[in-house]
Amino acid sequence: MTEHSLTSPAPASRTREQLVDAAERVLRAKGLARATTKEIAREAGYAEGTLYLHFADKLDLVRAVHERLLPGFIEMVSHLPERAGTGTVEGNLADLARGALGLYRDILPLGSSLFADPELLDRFRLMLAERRGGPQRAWEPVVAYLRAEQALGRVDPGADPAAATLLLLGACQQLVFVELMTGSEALPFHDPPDPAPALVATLLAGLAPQPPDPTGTEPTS
Amino acid sequence: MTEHSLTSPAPASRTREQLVDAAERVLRAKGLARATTKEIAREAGYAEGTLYLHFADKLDLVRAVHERLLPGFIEMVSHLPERAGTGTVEGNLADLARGALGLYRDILPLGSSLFADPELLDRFRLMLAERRGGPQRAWEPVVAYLRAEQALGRVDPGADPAAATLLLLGACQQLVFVELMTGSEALPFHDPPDPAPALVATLLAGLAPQPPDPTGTEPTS
Amino acid sequence: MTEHSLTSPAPASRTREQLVDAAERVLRAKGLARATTKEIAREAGYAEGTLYLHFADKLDLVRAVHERLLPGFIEMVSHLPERAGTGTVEGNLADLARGALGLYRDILPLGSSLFADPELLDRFRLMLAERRGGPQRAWEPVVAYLRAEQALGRVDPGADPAAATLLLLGACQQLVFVELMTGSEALPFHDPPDPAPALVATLLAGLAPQPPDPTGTEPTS
Amino acid sequence: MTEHSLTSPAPASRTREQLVDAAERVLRAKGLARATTKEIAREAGYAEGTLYLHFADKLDLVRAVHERLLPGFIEMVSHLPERAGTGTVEGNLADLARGALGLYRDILPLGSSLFADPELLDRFRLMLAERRGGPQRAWEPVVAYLRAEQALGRVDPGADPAAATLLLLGACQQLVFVELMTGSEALPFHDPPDPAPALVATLLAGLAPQPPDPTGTEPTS
DNA sequence: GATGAATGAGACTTCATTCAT
DNA sequence: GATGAATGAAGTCTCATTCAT
Repeated sequence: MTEHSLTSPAPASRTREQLVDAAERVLRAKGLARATTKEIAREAGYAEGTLYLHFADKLDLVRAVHERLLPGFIEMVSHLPERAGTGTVEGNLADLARGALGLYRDILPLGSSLFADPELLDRFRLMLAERRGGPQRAWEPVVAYLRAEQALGRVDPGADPAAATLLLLGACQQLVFVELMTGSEALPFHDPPDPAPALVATLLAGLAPQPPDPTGTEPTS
Repeated sequence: MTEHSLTSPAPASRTREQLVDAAERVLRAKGLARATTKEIAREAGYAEGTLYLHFADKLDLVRAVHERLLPGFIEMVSHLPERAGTGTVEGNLADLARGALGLYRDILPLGSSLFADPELLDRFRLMLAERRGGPQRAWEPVVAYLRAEQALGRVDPGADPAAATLLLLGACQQLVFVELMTGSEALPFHDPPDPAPALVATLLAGLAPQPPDPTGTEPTS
Repeated sequence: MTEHSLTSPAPASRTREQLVDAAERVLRAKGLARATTKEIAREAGYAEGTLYLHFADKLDLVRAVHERLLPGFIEMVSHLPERAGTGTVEGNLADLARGALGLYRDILPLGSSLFADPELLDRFRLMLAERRGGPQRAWEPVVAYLRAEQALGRVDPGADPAAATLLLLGACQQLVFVELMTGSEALPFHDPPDPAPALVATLLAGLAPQPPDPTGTEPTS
Repeated sequence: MTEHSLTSPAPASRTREQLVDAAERVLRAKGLARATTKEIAREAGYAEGTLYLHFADKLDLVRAVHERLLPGFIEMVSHLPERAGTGTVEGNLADLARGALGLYRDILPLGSSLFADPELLDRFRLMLAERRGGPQRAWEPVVAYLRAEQALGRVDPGADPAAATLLLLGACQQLVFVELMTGSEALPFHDPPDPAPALVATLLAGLAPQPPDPTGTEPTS
């Protein structure tokens, strides 16, 4: 008989994967509050009872969906450090920002609904504890990239990489958050539609008034 | 039976307010998924049926809770522009960041659960459309403040106030988001516990390497 | 909101009574294993949900049925002590035996099914603990009756009233138990159909060989 | 697939025996209402499907458990008649009572749960019909023993062996029944803990007042 | 306006049973 | 014979909503 831990990773089976896939589709389409086990099972092409052969309960399946979101996120930023010294800092960070915007658009609706159910959030945290690292893992490659650029002299050695990372990723997340809340209407950055360059430029230049520049070069705004 | 519009503001009555108060408490405590009309009514000290004298349905009551969150948020930043030219820019923005952190900690769990139910999100958007402005309204005073400081020469005139606003508020929101998701363990900025100064300093100074400084003054990191 | 203790007596309402009545009918007809909440509700003429306004869960309703069986049983024997000194001991005990047979036929199928579910049995015991007294309460009036007859000289003063009570009631219960198990076919005492006189006579006379009788009277067999 | 009669004895195989053993253990531990095929199979060390190679359905397996209870019971009393004329009647009957108490404690919880499912009871009766004799078979050796003692003059020739048997075994069954129902607290005969002597003494002496005894010997109470 | 018993659809979950391997 | 994943009917229970008082 298969017993299910509420958090530890069950052995991946074909059926299990299909159920998690189906659950993700239904969660995206209907939201946590309206995703039923019946519909998930139907979407997966299995009987409702089959769900309980692979998951302890509905929340365990939902958690499995959330569990899969993290690696995708971390994956996106994991190759960033290798780009240190290549291209331009501005270009690399803009790519990061564009990637983050895309990922947040994909992930935020699902991730946010964790907060709709404390029990689900608890299980999610339990899983994070076992995995040793949650969403903040995505910061690390960015921080590493900035440190590398600092070593290369392309980023100010006095800058705070962690703060800079949070500023940039946070801006992306908030932009998506507000887009999703409002249905994307009438946001700033809508024209031009790509907010990445402005965010990166501002982050690079800073807000402080520029000292008189003896070389005559102006920072791009 | 009184008919209720699903979005337009019903006349505020004492009972209605008590119900919204109770709903907010229950939503905070149990989450959208586990907040029942029975418990909300009990928390408010009314019978379950009373709820339907004041709201079209449960979602209408939940929406009323969300509706009340916005003004509080906007209120916080609304006095910021008046501070232009007073204190230091760094201090003013740090105050803003601290206020934003506090508000996000308060609001994010509730606000995020909008995404758990598309129908609720739809109604929320409908309400925003009538109110002409959602969460992005909070950006406006910050942008106005930065513009004023630009006029005063305390912020670089080439800076992008909207981008800067998004960077700063976004960083605060993401920090809280991750705090809430992980249960606050092991975040950066935990030491020192106040992330505001580092964020503001980084935003002011920017990441770009400083040009050779003829005056010999160094930017604070 | 009405909360339900699992054992304490809820206030008797009309609906509640009807539900317990219906539950008893269904339990008798279908047995514990096949009595469904749906059928009980239908039998009572209420919706299924109504059941849960009056009982914590299905087992709570079943327990309420069992709870009602006890008083009926005790009631039957409660007037026995008053009969001491009236009629004949033999007649009084035969009446008791006939009553016990009837009651056991009525109660045993329901009472026995307590053993089919340990959780139900636990709750039943909890209820007994609060009521201070279970089935053994039925013995007391019989013991009291026998003591009174001892005082009157119609029962041997050296006899053990508790043992005698258990012998007589036990015989009745076992007879019914076997009747029910076998479907009443081919039991002793089927002819004559009333087992009471033989049981009472045997209990009164005892099995020990009669001592040589100087008076010449023979004990009735 | 092998077809199974619902009642006729299937050929005993090692696996079949293990399954019945496991079923009995689970039935004792969880009760009929909570004994699942999954747990029985696991307890037996077989897969769930195996159960259906040896039994028509779950009830057939349960019936097989009940079927095995009878022989054990009858076995206990079967040697009683041989003891006629040996030891004392009192001692022999006390031994019987003690054995019966033990057996009832063992069997009653399982046997009683027959009443929780009419379908199960029906199949049990069907089986009894084929076996020509159910629980009442246990009476026969006791009756035979008493008849033998009557022939030996150690039991009153006018006594009714069947009634006496029912009185004694019934008392034992009822005592156990109430013990099980109440969880053994506060029964009579708890002190002294062995109820057998009092029951036997009472059964032997009878309740009727003793006639004046010319020999001067008193019956033991 | 307020009540709260009643509703009943529907949610989650269990579990006896089957069948391809 | 044995397996165990899959089934799907059926069960218990919840909860937003109604309505007579």
